[in-house]
Amino acid sequence: MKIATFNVNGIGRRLPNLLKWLGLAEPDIVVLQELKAPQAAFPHAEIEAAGYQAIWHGQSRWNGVALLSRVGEIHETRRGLPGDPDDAQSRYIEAAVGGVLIAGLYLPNGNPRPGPKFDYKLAWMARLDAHLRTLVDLKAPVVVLGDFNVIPTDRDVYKPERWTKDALFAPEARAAYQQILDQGWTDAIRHLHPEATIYSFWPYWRRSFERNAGIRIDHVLLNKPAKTLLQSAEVDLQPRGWEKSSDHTPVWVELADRNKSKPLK
DNA sequence: ATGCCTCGCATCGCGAGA
Repeated sequence: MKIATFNVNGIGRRLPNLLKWLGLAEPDIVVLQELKAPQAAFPHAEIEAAGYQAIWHGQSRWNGVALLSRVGEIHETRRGLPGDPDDAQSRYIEAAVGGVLIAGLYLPNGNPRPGPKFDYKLAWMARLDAHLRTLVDLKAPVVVLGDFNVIPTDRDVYKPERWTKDALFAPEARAAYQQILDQGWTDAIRHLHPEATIYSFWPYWRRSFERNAGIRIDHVLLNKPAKTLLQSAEVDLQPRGWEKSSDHTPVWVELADRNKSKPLK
């Protein structure tokens, strides 16, 4: 089963690229971030025509997350992260699909730092930490993926020295991310490619993609049952080179089917 | 030290992203 994350930076603007990519990559389950569209503006018919069921949590102008499946029913378990009933930002969606629990997230950016946005980022990460603690030890495979807006290490950024004051590379954010990993989650990309230079985001300006001046902030985390099924984990560079590209590109993992005699679908 | 480029929403710039 191929499970992917893609920050599309505007579902309206990105729909042709998304549909093209779905056709080429044929992911079974996809989480999307930064829909930048209100709930009613999600292109449900086009997604369905491409062969995918979908659930989504929209928000006008900013944020917004979705979950797509072509391998059967989406059983939604949660939308919105627990721990703050006043938090109106659409950043988290969770569902059971094909025997796997999928958590799709769009973690706050947190710039400028210091400031209220950075405080919100750290508070959101604390809530995520608390919630993921309730998921990590499930017997079923759990995959937590999305735009984490955290550069984990020096290896995950083109010029570490240029990011020292940025919320994405802040010691507090990196420590909070590491604390989540320490619950027992595996960063799938780093597990299979421990030394490689791998990025998932390149700024639009200064030809940064052509120079590979990027950062790795889109992550796929696996609990132990999911890790035992892990076959591959890759960044799909192709969509970043297309016209009208998002500034992010998809990241995906391939998990073995647990029951080979009875393929999913 | 700052802006670069692009988005949605709305005008003829702004707030936000990372």
